[in-house]
Amino acid sequence: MDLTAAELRVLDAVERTGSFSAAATTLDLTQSAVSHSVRMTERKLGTVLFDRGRHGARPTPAGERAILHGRGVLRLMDVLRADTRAAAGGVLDTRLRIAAFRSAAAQLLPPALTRLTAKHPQLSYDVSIVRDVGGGTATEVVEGRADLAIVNLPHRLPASAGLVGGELLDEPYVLIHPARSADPRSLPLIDWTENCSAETQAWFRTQDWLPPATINVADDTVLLSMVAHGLGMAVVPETTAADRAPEVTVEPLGPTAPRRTIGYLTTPALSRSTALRELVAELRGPRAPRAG
Amino acid sequence: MDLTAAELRVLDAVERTGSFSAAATTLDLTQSAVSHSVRMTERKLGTVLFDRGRHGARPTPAGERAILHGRGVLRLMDVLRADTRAAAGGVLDTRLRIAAFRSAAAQLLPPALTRLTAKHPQLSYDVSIVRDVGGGTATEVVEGRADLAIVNLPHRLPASAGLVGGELLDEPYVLIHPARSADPRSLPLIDWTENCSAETQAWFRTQDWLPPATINVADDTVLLSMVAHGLGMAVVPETTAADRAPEVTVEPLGPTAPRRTIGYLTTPALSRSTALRELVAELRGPRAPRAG
DNA sequence: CGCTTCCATGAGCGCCGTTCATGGAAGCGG
DNA sequence: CCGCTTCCATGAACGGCGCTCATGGAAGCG
Repeated sequence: MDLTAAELRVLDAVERTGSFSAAATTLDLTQSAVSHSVRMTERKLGTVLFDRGRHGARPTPAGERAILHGRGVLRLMDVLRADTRAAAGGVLDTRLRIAAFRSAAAQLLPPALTRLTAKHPQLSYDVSIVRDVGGGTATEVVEGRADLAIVNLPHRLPASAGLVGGELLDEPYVLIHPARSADPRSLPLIDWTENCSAETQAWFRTQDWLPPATINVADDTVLLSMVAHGLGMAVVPETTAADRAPEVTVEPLGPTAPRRTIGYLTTPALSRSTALRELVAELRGPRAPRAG
Repeated sequence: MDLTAAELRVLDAVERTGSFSAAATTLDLTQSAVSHSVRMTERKLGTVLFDRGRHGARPTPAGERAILHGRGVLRLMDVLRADTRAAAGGVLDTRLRIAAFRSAAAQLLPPALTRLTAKHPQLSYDVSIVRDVGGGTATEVVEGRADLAIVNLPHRLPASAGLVGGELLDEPYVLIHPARSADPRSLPLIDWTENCSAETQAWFRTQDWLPPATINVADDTVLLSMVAHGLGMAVVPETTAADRAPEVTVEPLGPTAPRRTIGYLTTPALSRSTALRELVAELRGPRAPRAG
């Protein structure tokens, strides 16, 4: 027998919340309905999907497979709905789930989403901020919790993940320092955890320039604020320096400057959906219209 | 509102059969049920999906999108079912739809499917034979009518198709000729339409050997039969020559022989399903265990 | 030993998708 | 022009599925 979309949403919610009752709350259902639903799904599949215990419900290995594929089914059904309506000349209405690291979310997304919303007022968004470490944003896409991941390129993922993507933005790093510093290069370097430290370190080495000391902060706005207060200088991507305070001076690093490239990853199925194509087009935006 | 799996199957059947009534027959439903179902689906999507006319029903552009994505949803739901059961230690039972060109279907599939069936008796197969011209077998996968396509590599497809694949078999061409011919190389060449003629032609040119005349046939078994009857010689892939008649002699072409490579293509979603992985493993089989 | 927080289960009910029966529209052949 | 056939549409009736409500059992916790 077929599983219904409602049943798949129940599986998803139970996994997310960790219990039947909490899932019921988020789905605006009774706990009883969730229990019945899971039980029915298990009967249809002939397999136990959750280990029920005192602390709620944990998916079995079989349950994890079901949840993972179920998210794919749900997403594809929404693509079907949105795409079909768009093909019929209707409005494009769907919810795009974007996983980005903080600086991209702050700098890249707002203008793109503004333009996209102007064009398609019925679009809505879930932007989740993910620390760009480990699998990072891409994991969100692989596990079906997001439709599009903003990543730093080059991105290394096992090929089996089967994601597709492209380039969005390629920009140089610039030097920022307090406005009234006589010799900015003698100031301590403030580094940024999510930065591609490896690249900037390599560049420093080519410059025979070893900064005196290194402060490490976890957030780029905190970093900007520190520079504004005269704590040191920093090497940051151009767009990060764009919305600087007046007390901060930006100095280009010339043609040999290290660069960072931001790209996106998504699943092939989603990459063909109208909404996601439009989103990627806007993300590429007026900045760097590149093929990809 | 959600579309149900039953509704998606109705869309698929209507497109395949070209009429509501015929779809009803293949689905073992009433014509009325099909009419109600399509109407309800259209209401849920807010869009007309089929143009009804005297000659049946043809999908609108919106309908085509819905049908295409619908096939993806249905396939993914079956992957969910089969994969979940397999993860729970149950048997692997699903239907694998394979699109292959004739010679691959005849030579590559039987041993692989034999071994796979021995391992998983509940698996079943739909093998469709597609002329390896134009989009060929890959189109079947792109349009959701097949799960795996057997292709000749290198394969050229628009990247937007978003398929993934790998190599299955790499083999040299060999020369076959009638057993009692004194000078096989003076015989007329019999060529084969689905053969990679370009490659063999190029090879002939490097050999400074221009065969006297060329017969062109559309089927490899007919070709073998012609050689057996003394009509000429041919250059064919090694496996094609494997099940030859006793009147046919095989002569290797040495290390510079032209080669052909057979590969597979599938969608990324399916490539992660247990059943398809097993099938690909068996297709690679004991012949050429390669990474890919 | 209550209290709380989990999940399970049975009864009842409404809606959705089915069949049955019927009707309308549009070629096709005398 | 008129049946005949072959399409799809529609309304009535019904059965099952998935929901809520009410209740019960199990297991930590102070």
